[in-house]
Amino acid sequence: MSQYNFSEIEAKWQDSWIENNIFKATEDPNRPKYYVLEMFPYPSGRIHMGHVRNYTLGDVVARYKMMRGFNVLHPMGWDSFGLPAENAAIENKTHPAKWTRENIKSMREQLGTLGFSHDWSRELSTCEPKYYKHEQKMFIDFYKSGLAYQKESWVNWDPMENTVLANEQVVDGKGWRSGVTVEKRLLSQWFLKITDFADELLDDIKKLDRWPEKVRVMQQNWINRSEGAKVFFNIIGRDDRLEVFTTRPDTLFGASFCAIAANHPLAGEMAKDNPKLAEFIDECNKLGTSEEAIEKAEKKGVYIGLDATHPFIKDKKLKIFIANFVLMEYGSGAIFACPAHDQRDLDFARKYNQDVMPVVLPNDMDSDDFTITDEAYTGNGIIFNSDFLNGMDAETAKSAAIAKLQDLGMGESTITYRLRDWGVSRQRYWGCPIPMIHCDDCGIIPVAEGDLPIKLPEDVMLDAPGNPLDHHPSWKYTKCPKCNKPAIRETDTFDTFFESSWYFARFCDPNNSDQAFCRDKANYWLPVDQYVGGIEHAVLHLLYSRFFTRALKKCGYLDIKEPFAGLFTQGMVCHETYQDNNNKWLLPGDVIHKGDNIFHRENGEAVKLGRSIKMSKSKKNVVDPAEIVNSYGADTARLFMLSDSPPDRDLEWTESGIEGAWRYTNRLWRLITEPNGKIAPIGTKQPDNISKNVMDIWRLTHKTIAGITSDLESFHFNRAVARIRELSNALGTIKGDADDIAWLRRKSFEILTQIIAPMTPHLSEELWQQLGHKTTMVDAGWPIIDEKLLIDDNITIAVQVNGKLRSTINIPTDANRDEIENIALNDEKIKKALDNKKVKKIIIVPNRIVNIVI
RNA sequence: GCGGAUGUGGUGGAAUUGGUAGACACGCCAGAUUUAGGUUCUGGUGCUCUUCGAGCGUGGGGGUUCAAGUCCCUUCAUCCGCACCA
Repeated sequence: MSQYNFSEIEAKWQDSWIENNIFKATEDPNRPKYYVLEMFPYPSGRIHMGHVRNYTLGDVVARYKMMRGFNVLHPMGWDSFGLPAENAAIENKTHPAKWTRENIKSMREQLGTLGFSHDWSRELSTCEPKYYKHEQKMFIDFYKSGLAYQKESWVNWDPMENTVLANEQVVDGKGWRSGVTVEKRLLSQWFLKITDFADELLDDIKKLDRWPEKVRVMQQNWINRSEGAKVFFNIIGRDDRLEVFTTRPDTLFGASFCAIAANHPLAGEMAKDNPKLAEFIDECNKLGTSEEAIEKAEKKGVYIGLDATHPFIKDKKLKIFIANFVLMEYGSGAIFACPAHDQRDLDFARKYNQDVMPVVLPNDMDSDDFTITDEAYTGNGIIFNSDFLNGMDAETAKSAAIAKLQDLGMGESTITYRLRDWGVSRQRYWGCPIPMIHCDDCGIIPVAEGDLPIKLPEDVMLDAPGNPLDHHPSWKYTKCPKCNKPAIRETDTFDTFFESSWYFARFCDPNNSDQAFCRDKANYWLPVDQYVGGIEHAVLHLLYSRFFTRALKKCGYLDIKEPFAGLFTQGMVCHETYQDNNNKWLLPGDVIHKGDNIFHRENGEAVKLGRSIKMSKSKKNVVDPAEIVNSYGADTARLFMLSDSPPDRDLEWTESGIEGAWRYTNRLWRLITEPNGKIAPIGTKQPDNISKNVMDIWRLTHKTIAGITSDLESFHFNRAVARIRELSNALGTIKGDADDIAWLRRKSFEILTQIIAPMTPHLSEELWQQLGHKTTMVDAGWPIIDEKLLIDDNITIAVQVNGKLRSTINIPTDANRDEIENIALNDEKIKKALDNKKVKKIIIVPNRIVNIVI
């Protein structure tokens, strides 16, 4: 009995694939193209199980499509700008570029051992000038077409990373990476006009029919379009007006006061000679925006000493407050409050003794019985207490109120989004320099195209606080491209999501030095047909890329709008956690399982078992892919990744699971290399006499092809593995050297080898060769189904009595009702169950079931 | 609070249009092989009752139907996302 020698065989085939350029893609108008892409990794130094799962899923799709004759593009690259490189550089006294390139080298080698079908000739790394040169050009083009602008704005400041974060990167009021509470700061920043595409990005989500519903909903909520009205309130004693956004213009007659955000310009102005106001504004700016902070914070406000007049009611005065629950970032940073129909307004009104006047009467309720106490009424109803709106339903009243506002010049209908423009400035070194120049005379001037790329300086001080490019003694000093006078470079760099917003297009033409990519090549390959990655990018990378592709289209780079036609979001790789008596986390390798108990491998002490969570260094519940590949081989690791859980759910990594996959790999190897009898030669014709048993397995073989094909098309990879095991189990039962058996082995072993190829490619190549073939699996292609074999001659169906299973009967396929009824009623078990009672009714579903009602 | 999922054996999970619940594994039990362990092979394994046989079973309750894991109503639990969005 031989053991599958994975280390030798896997290395052999990996070399062979590279030598023969199997995965190198070129444009070919005669074949349908298929672009498979996994989210490219950040080069942290080591690949982890999450990477292995991600690339295994993509690899199954890529190899399957190759075998089906598609012209497949399956590239790989490195998302290599980012903060960890700077931190590592400081820690290890090295340079970010050196650290990054070394990491890429070792990760590339690790990926090589897993046997993925990547086209390495297209490899790219975003930190190299030959990549970022093109995005500097893109940014200048965006600037020229009004898609990029600079503005002074309140930004999210991460005090740990000393940089600005985009809204999308603030999670629970904390920096997405540092975990530190984010502060508000007023800074001059570069923005991309993603809001120009808000409607388009929202509407086109409907067309992304091969995206997970969850991601589509998350993007919809993130953009959050709401229709309503702009209302202007005159401010008593001043010439300017207060602009307010509302979705409920129908409740205008219920207005009782106005409120503005703490960082609203009017608030700042009034605070100048009012210390009490200034103090309150300060307090609001310090307040966290996390869930707990919001929950605990009570509604607070301060009267700013100004009143507004009601647009519809002459002489009605509304006090203007600064309120801590009004956000500057949404609408116009100011509201009118209608306490009867908004809970926050009501809480505030009760606290500061403001009027509560109901104007929406719930249906079927009398106005005399309707009072507001502690709960605002936010439902529908009929408008009352509202002059010309009385008697209308809410929708009609909205339109009527807006029409009136428009007549009076006091407002108009408008649409507001939650989506803000994308702030791309970062005060970091290890990013792409923003190609802009500040000239005292000419203002902001883009770098001349001929001067690109603006490269990062090599000599840099990273451990001083603040922006390293700003500190550099000479880098930022330059000349104005327009007037040639001394000028200053922009010292901020791009958010790293800038690089990942177009890399999929660069992969279409990665070695082009004149342009970002050839338009024809991009048009040939794009959109990505199947994108695979984690759910964590649902509103970050995936939304930015959708925007960026539209911006590139607008600037004439390409002709598509949506970068990713199909998206699959995989689950996380999880593992149990272990803690010793001192609550120190332990590696899975540090513990031994004995029955239900767990002990420390070295000191034998009892170990506490924690729940299974995503593998992470901090909890030490990690298993190194390199170790697994060394002990079991890539195919076994891949097989286990695919077999246990559906790809979109979390995968529980277990020792017994990988062992099980390893045993199966060997069983399959032995089944084909050491069969229980002869294998007929290649091309042997189907014998005339085939025994029933052989025919059954031959049928199963074709049913398996059909099943696997549909499983692979629909990402049901765990089910595909189960089917393969079913088939190989059946093939393992046949023994003997008869002609029909030898022929079955030849045909079914070949098919089995073909259908496992996307999952365990090395094993499959080797078996194919052992079966006497000279071609690769890609050339072998996908087996063809004989549709006739999918239908059996006889089938077993259930027979129920009163809906309860009492027997099964074997009948010819497509037997008619009378025959079926006859067989069912004569079945011994059924006769017994009927007990000579009168049959009321017999339901017969051909080829399915018989139900006898008594 | 809003939005989205998910609840099936000891465990991971299978189950076209409603039509034999538990495929395929992990684990466990018994046996064979082996010097022992491991490997390998064979058989068994949803629960309950006394074997034959029967009853019960897809988070709980109710309903539609000849027939419900699947459809409808209701309720509970868990997970994820967003969150003072006017």
